Amino acid sequence: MIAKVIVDVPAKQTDRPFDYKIPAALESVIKPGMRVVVPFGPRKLQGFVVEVQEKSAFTKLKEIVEPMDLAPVLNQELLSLGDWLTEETLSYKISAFQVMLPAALKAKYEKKIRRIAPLDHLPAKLQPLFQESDTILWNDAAPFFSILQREAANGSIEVIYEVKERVKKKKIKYLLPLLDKVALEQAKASLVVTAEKQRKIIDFFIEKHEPVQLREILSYFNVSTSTVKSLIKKGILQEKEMEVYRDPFEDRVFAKTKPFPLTKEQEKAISPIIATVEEERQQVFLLYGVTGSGKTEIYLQSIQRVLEKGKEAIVLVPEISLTPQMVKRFKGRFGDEVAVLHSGLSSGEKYDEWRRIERKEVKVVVGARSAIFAPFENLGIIIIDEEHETSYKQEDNPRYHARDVAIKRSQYYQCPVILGSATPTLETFARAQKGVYELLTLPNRMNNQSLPSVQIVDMREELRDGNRSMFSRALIEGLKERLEKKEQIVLFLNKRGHSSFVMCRDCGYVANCPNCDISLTYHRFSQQMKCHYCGYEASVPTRCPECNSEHIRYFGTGTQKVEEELGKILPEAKVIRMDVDTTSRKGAHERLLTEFEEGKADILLGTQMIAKGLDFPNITLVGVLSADTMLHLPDFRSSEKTFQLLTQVSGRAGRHELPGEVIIQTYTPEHYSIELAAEQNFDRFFKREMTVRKARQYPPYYYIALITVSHENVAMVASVTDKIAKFVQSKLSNEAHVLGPVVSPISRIKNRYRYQCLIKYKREPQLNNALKTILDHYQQDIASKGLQISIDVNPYILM
DNA sequence: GGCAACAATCAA
DNA sequence: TGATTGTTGCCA
Repeated sequence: MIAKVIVDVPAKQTDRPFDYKIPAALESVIKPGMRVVVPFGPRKLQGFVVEVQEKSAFTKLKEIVEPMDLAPVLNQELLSLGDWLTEETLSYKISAFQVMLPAALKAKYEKKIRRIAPLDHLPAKLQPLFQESDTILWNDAAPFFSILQREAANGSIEVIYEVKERVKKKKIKYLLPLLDKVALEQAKASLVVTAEKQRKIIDFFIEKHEPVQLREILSYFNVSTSTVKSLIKKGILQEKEMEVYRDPFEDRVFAKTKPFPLTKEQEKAISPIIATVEEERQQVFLLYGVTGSGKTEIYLQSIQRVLEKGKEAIVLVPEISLTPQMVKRFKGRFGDEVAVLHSGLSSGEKYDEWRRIERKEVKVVVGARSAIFAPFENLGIIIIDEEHETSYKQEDNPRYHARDVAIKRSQYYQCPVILGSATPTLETFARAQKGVYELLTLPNRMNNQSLPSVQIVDMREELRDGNRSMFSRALIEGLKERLEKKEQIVLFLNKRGHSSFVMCRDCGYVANCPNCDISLTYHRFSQQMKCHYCGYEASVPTRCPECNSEHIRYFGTGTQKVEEELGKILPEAKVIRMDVDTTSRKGAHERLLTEFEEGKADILLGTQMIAKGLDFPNITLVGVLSADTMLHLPDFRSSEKTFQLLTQVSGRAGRHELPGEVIIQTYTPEHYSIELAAEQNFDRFFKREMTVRKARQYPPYYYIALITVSHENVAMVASVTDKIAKFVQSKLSNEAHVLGPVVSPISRIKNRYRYQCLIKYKREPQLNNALKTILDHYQQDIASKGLQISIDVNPYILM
């Protein structure tokens, strides 16, 4: 029997199955979707079996070394989903398979050298290396490369390649009695008088005749391992290892919740969903509802119905809002049937959650983007909350969008997909209007709370009136008022492109990264300047390198700066700051939010991460410090993103009894995305933005694809990109437009120059082929000269 | 991706 | 001449 194997080498030439002979002993074992170890050239690699067949066109086949799994890790559906992903995103098969699995299943490779000849036969230089052991790591011997080469040739050493698993299954030691109760009594009696502790442990096991964790025994009786060891030695107890799942929510109790009665509007929205569940029909729904309109309850009750039918559910939420609050709602309703997958878990924890899914121990998965590949085999519904979130698009290969994968999987399982949002992407809303998706609307907040009142403050006027601080008078007024009333405030700072940088006040010099074309970010904590792209670090200069002035200092309005300013204006206010710096430690995010919820602070100050999911009754004021930082990014979606963000942030205020107020500070108050966000008027924003997109020929009127070329040599990048642009143009119809080549918005990263060209098109069946041809054509230069060509079909970020 | 085989270049 | 550095084709 022959196995067709995709080998773990992400390269054009190896992006096809290789045939291997299945050893007779493994014939009944090897199945499609299994990971195997195969010889490839002189090495051993991990590979995925994609097919098992009788014959091969090849004669000199090598054999599979061993399987890496007891059962396939990819089922038929996921295998073909992998093929589809490969086609859609122009990536390698191996990358597609690996993205569908937890990182823990990716192989680790070790290269070692083993001594064969006696130690004193080896060259003197090598001898000390083998002093300790017969096999050493290749890296430890690398300096002696040529000697090693010679010795390997004459057979006194050999190079061995090992394929290793990345994680170990977690095991816990248990103690259990080996004897029955009567025999235990006898054993106890035969102990020496002084063995008081041992006797107590035996008593315990007479009482409770079952395995107990070793750890618990040790702490409960306050004994050392030697006490236990001696009991084991006497044949009274036995130590056993049992595999356990790492449960990230261990020791946490989730209060059970019951389905809430639905409002009229919710009823109306949920019934078409339930109908498709019942009829087992594929359909995409856009659940368009303002913040606080009760979308989650619709998700929960739809899932309920799916579970009753014995099927499974996937719920995607943006990483950023995968907060304990969100998890609580799902765990509360479905208890142990829920697995949670997010980036805060260790790779071992992720793997364990994945295995609970694979073994059908759970029925619901709540997770970020990659949870869309949860290995369910009887999917009944897929829900994508906050559909417009950019985090659903993976920004490196395979550059997939979770929404597309969801729709693909729903077609296989004939089940509904629900896209939920208060501010859907224009693409999605346009499709809903055309009837491609079914539109479900929740126009009102639950309990008819009114939306918060929004005030736009023109910061130019503040400046004219002599207020040079970053807080407008209206905002300071609002802050003072809430502090007096003991109500809470959320201050939102859009950090993007406006983090602290170091600038000379005399000549305007800005400290830039020497490797990348962006300014360095100032970190007060370490007194260093850092590059966010390549990690370059330098200390802040005391004098300007350009004009030697001493007036060089950090600028911009990072959260730290705002915190300082707040401290000056309102010294009595307690502030919790949430940004990358304060939340990088595990669990910090949750801890800070809990503190705020418990009222330990008056003001929550933060970046993007506080825009979503917060639902605290005491928040009555939300302040946006500068609404327009995002508006001026070189991206056709900047208006849309600004609108979404402002609407989202505003939704944090007044979600309960107390009425909410929002203050938006801006330098461009007349911009429609700010005005309409203040009105919370998505429908008008949609119409307005659609006319812009139509005029400029952008999505949803056109599809786009972005080709980015990078290399250390500018001239090469420019000429390659130019040739590519011309080639693409020649392959497409007149309806398509190729823009560029132009220099990328970030013109250099890690010393590599970047050029791009943007393709706008409506229907181009030949496009994917043309793009593949480009990759084929430059394959040589990509492999040997370090040229990089990245192709993103339907990109989200144009940088 | 990474290896071996081969070619080119360099230090004496 | 051997030893290092660069280039290329291939892996079943």
